Amino acid sequence: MPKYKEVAEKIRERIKSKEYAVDERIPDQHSLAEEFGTSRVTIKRALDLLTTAGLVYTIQGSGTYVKRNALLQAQSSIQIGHNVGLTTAIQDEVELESKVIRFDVRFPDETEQQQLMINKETPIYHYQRLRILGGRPYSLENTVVPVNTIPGITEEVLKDSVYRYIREELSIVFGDNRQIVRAAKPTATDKKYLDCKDDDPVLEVEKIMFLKSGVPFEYSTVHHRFDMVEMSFINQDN
Amino acid sequence: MPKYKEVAEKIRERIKSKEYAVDERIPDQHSLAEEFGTSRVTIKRALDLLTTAGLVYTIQGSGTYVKRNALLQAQSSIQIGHNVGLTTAIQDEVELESKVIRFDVRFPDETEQQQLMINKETPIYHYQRLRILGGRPYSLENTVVPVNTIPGITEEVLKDSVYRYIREELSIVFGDNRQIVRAAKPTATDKKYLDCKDDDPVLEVEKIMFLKSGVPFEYSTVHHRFDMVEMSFINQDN
DNA sequence: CAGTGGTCTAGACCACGCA
DNA sequence: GCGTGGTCTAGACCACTGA
Repeated sequence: MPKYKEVAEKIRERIKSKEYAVDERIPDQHSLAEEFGTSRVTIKRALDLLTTAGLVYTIQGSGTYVKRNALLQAQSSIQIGHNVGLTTAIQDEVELESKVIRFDVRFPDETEQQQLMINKETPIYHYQRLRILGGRPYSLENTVVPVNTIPGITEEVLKDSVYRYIREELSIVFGDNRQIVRAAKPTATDKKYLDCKDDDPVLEVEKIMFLKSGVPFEYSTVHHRFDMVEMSFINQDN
Repeated sequence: MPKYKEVAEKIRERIKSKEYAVDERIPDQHSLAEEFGTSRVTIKRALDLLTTAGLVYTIQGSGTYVKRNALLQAQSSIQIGHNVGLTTAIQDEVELESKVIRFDVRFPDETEQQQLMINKETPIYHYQRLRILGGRPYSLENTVVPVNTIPGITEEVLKDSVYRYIREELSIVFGDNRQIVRAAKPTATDKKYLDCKDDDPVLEVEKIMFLKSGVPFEYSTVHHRFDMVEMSFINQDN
């Protein structure tokens, strides 16, 4: 592990253990450099990490301070970016199941061509899965994936985890993803599989996943039961 | 403007103008340093910016490459973090109006105390606003704000923009915010003001806004008409 | 093994806050 | 004007990729 990450980790510990108190100024970069036996640049990089992680903020000419809400974020190791999450109501030791409703290969329609940046002759997998948590259905996925990019998908893979297959079997590295979230009325399919009543809304999430190289490899629209799923995220407004 | 940002900006232009083509390798850091008359460290910082912006990716030992989907992000100037947005269906030249439904001062309940990190004797403003776009109501806000942190809110301010007031009149600097998004059934108030039918869902957004110092200054729950608002965001999964 | 990116240093200068 | 953070350099070493 590089030195700047080590230093950042140590400072994070100090904040967590309240050695550096909330709302207070921490020692200046020169002192820290001396203490940790590094150059000041390295200290600066460490503090930049902690700034992005939301633990501290700096005022030029004044100092570096611990944020009032730092302890909320100080729990886990430093890893920025991981800031969008799906939360399901039930969490503990409940069995996650996937039921494959549909599994085809076909050519993409216009929207799919655009979103996946492929032409109309590039074959895609198309599958629909019902996700079940502790016996209760909670979301219905509709997904298309280019065969060229992610080859070898089988019904077996769909019952397990597609992402695990891509990561572990194909050793492909993920990149960003873009999502759009809406509230929507349930479709006929939703009512059938998610057991929605007529006036039960669904949380609709449209998503494109990219590889590290920027190649889109999955385009999906998921309907979640409104009473079992919410989405949370942190927005860094720099 | 610092040199590393200038360099990043120039490289961004080259990608946008296709001088550096998508999926191709760009010149190595040593050459770029020479060309721009900077040290290699400065080039590295510039490339880091572009990486975070989603324009390029690096493979150690191999080079720096333009991402396949780079042109999507290359439009505007470099500014990361601004990655969560509210999109309203109608955009062009439509008048935005705010109708104040309620405006009080009171003490906070338990949830509000927790979210705003204040005690039960800290007074808060509490207001409810209906937002109207081109004559059509589209969202209903319910907001609480500590009087100490943001003093001087008036009905006049509410009719204009609270954020503009905070930024410009009080010259206070914003920081992060956290949001939770859900689909929900309309409440009686929603039906009345947003003109929702019984089976029209709403998009519920619960939000806490923080100052740069990490002090929370606003806690709100907003209900949006499902057919006028959606939320989009980019997730950097590093 | 040559080329490329990732990290680190010591020292310098500048911009800003604050007394 | 002093102390603080922000930027920059020149040069070094290491880790990794790919021929």
